[in-house]
Amino acid sequence: MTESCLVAKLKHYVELTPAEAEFLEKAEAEPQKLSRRSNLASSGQKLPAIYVLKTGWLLAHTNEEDGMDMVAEIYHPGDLVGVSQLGCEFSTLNYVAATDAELCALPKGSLPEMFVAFPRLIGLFFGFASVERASLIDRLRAMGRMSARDCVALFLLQTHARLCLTGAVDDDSFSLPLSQETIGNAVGLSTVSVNRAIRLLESEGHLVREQRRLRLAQRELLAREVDFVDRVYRMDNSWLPAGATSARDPS
Amino acid sequence: MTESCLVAKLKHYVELTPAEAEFLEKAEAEPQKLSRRSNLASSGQKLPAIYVLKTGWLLAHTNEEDGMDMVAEIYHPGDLVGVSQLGCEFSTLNYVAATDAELCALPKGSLPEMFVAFPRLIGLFFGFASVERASLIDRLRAMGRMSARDCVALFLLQTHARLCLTGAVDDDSFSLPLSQETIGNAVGLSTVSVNRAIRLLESEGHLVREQRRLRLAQRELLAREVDFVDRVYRMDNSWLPAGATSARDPS
DNA sequence: CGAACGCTTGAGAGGCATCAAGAAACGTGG
DNA sequence: CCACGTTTCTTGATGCCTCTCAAGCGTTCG
Repeated sequence: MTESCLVAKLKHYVELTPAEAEFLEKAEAEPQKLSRRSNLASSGQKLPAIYVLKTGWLLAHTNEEDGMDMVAEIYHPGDLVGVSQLGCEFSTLNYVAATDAELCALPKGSLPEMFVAFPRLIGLFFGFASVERASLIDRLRAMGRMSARDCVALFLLQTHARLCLTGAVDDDSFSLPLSQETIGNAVGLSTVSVNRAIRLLESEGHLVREQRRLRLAQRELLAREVDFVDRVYRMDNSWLPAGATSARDPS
Repeated sequence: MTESCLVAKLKHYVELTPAEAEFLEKAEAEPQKLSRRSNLASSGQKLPAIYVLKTGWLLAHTNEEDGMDMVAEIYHPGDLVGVSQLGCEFSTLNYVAATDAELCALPKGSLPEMFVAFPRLIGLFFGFASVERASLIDRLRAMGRMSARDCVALFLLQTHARLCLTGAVDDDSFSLPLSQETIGNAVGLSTVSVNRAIRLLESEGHLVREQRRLRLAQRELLAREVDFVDRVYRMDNSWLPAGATSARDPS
């Protein structure tokens, strides 16, 4: 069995204990498949679990009458889906597969045990949530204060940084299975503006499109230009509890 | 001693055990004072704790060369400050008191014990983080897709809902100790646009300003108009572990 | 009482949305 | 393998919303 994406991502930050790794691998044993454009959950429904995304991309968007209104979150392999809905009885977002995808449920009901048996894993999940909040704030800054070009550039840099964690990047090049309309819904621009921004970045030599892949030809330079900060590569984990060496009996 | 704001807020969601309440009250025993405009932490510094804000308002903003650039978060009494920086070794935001304030530190170093002794409190903190992420997404939607008027209206509704939790609201009226410039930095508008939006809302009868207070005269109506969802009043807590009945020995 | 700060309003400019239409790529079924 | 429909990308033209700049006024605080 190939190693779970989530385990790979966690190992980027800490050395997992065998018990922790085993617990996660077991939880991820039976992925469910979701084909492109199909729904994991719709707004108003219950979201009875958080999910580990194993393969593919997933979007969470608000559902307005017509087309999709605003893409709130974009998930890549190894990400936890639905953490932002933990506190909500009913989902406020639509979860849709952007590509064919596989994911594994961690039912809400299993979390209490996890708190006791694997507190460090909960802590790591907490850490992810905190890092993602920081990234969300970066998106806010971009939408509020930056030009369309810089907005799109920042989006690409953020996506790049997140994909780096699971090794889906070669030489600053990665595949981006999102339409320009979807990108627009994520960064708050119209399709037309996204297109113009992309073409501008291309003409400036920042961006190279080759078949379905995309390369950031002057990534460092672009990052400085739009004040991009990589929030995911390093994470402070000094505050985490110790890893469980065995699943503790509930005695 | 008057009851801690945080305890009051938590009791809104669950019945705290005596051990949990005692732990929090003790942690909040020695508040530090912070006077208006003074810094709790600057960007680039370490943020060695998360803080419970006991009184006053606090802002977290990005620091651009000139004025403050973007207000990322606004904290009210009872809020946890700095949760979004847990995963960061160095703060990426400036924390500044918007009014005279008092806060209590929960050092990062004390979190591991808390994970073991009071897992439900950690879970509640996690829940807050998740709810706040959902609110952040609402802000994102507003900035990307809504008019200046609706943006400001949503901001006021969100602020109202959060203040309701700690009882700082009378008859839909509350005090807002923020300049229009600060509001602009929070919602991504210029001072001028904020002013025009406020005056517009006032002329429509949605907003009444009386000395330093502010009243949402047709709150329900306005809420429907801008698709406001109150994310803080209710929180799903079915996934929380059981409350500790006594501080467990680390044996 | 003066200075700093915040609020208010006007005028002008610019960037992005919207509308529209055509080209290219993709997928699907014959 | 080709034909067709759908989706996605691209580009131009127009208009509107918000930013910027600027000036005047009111309030607060030292």
